[in-house]
Amino acid sequence: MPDLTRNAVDVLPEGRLAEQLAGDRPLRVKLGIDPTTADIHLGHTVVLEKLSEFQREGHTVVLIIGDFTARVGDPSGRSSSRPLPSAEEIEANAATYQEQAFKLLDRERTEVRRNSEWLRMEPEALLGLLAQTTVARLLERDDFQKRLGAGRPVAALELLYPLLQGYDSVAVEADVELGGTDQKFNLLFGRDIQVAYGQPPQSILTMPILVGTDGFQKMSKSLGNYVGVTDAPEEMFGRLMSIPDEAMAEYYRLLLGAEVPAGPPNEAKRELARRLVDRFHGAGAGEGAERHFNRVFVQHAVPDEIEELEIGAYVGGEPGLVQLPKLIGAGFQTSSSEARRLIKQGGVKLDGEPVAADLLELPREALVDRVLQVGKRRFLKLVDRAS
RNA sequence: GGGGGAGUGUCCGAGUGGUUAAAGGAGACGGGCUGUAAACCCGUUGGCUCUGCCUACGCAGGUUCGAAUCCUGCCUCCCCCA
Repeated sequence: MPDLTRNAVDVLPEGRLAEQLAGDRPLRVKLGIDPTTADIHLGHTVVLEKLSEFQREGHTVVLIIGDFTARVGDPSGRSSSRPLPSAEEIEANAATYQEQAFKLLDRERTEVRRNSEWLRMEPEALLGLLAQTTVARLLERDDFQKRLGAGRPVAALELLYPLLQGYDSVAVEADVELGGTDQKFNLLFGRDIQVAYGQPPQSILTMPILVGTDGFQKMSKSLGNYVGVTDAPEEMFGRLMSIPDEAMAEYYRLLLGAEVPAGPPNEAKRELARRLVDRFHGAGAGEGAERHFNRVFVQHAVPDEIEELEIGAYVGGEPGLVQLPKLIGAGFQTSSSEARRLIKQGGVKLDGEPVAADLLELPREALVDRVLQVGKRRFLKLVDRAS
């Protein structure tokens, strides 16, 4: 039997999980994810992967989509309150989260619940929940202490978060709850809440937080250093190749459960990227993404498939002349001032040839069927159906 | 309820009447180097019909030849006391 605590940071209380696993009953293993951003990223998958290990051992996974708690805001690891997503955003995200989670979990052995089911409770019931703890206990967590010490705000709503998450455990009768190390307080808090509601307390298991593609900050959507599980294969491959070598060991260990293979780092990183792309896009996808990568980044050539841009609409002032800044601005979602700068800096190419620094317009014949490139990795095929 | 403080560009953060589209840093972007790495070096970083024009320092007014900087009101936030 595989070691379910592999890679885990905390498994508490000491020895409890082993006892539970020794029992004859499948465990109910809980994970809550708040749908605060559009996509699940690789950082989330570290815990999801661990969940799937429990699943493979025959345990039941209870995946909680925190559509209610997303409106409260998890203070874990936060140095400031952040604006909460709107109800619409949460709903949209919630709808796609479980699909994304099923890229890793076995649908058959997963119970998906939304916590608005039970957290939309009567005021009476809420008071009952609030009665289970003290302000001192809620404030003792490190992130609050830091904020209070620094004179930063702590929203009253955030204070309630652990109570609500703990109540989730009551609602689903969790035996074990997983989370990142930043969740330790919330997870432990859930134990007390369960006891208060007459349930045996869950044990908790925390997993390391995956570092982002920048190699030093935690992976997070808002920091832009993430790899989303729904990212296109080429995008995913490219982002994975951009991680610093030093981060590779962690990626291998936490995402693949493996050691970095011996050999050149470049090959090891390619291997990592291929395997992860395969995981989320199906076998063979990694190789395809790698071919694209070689073409664009190694050979500095044009990729096989490029989106097309209709240039007819950008023919400006003088007949037949296309305003390049406008064209670039529209094609690459940038302002035309920005586009001018890019041209000036030699960052714009046509069929691989840099556009002269002072060239701002070209006849349309000089553009049709050519490839417009900005920087190293953004391409558009120019077409003109109108002519 | 009383007192004090703060709101500046993507973020952090200087700037207290005049070459201030606003120091500095981070991030991002472009170029170089490279294993598309990372680190490092150089450059750019409000918008536009771009040798000029427009918009910008919480919001709305006002004073002034001239305001992010002064005044008034409003909004938001933080701290301390009660």
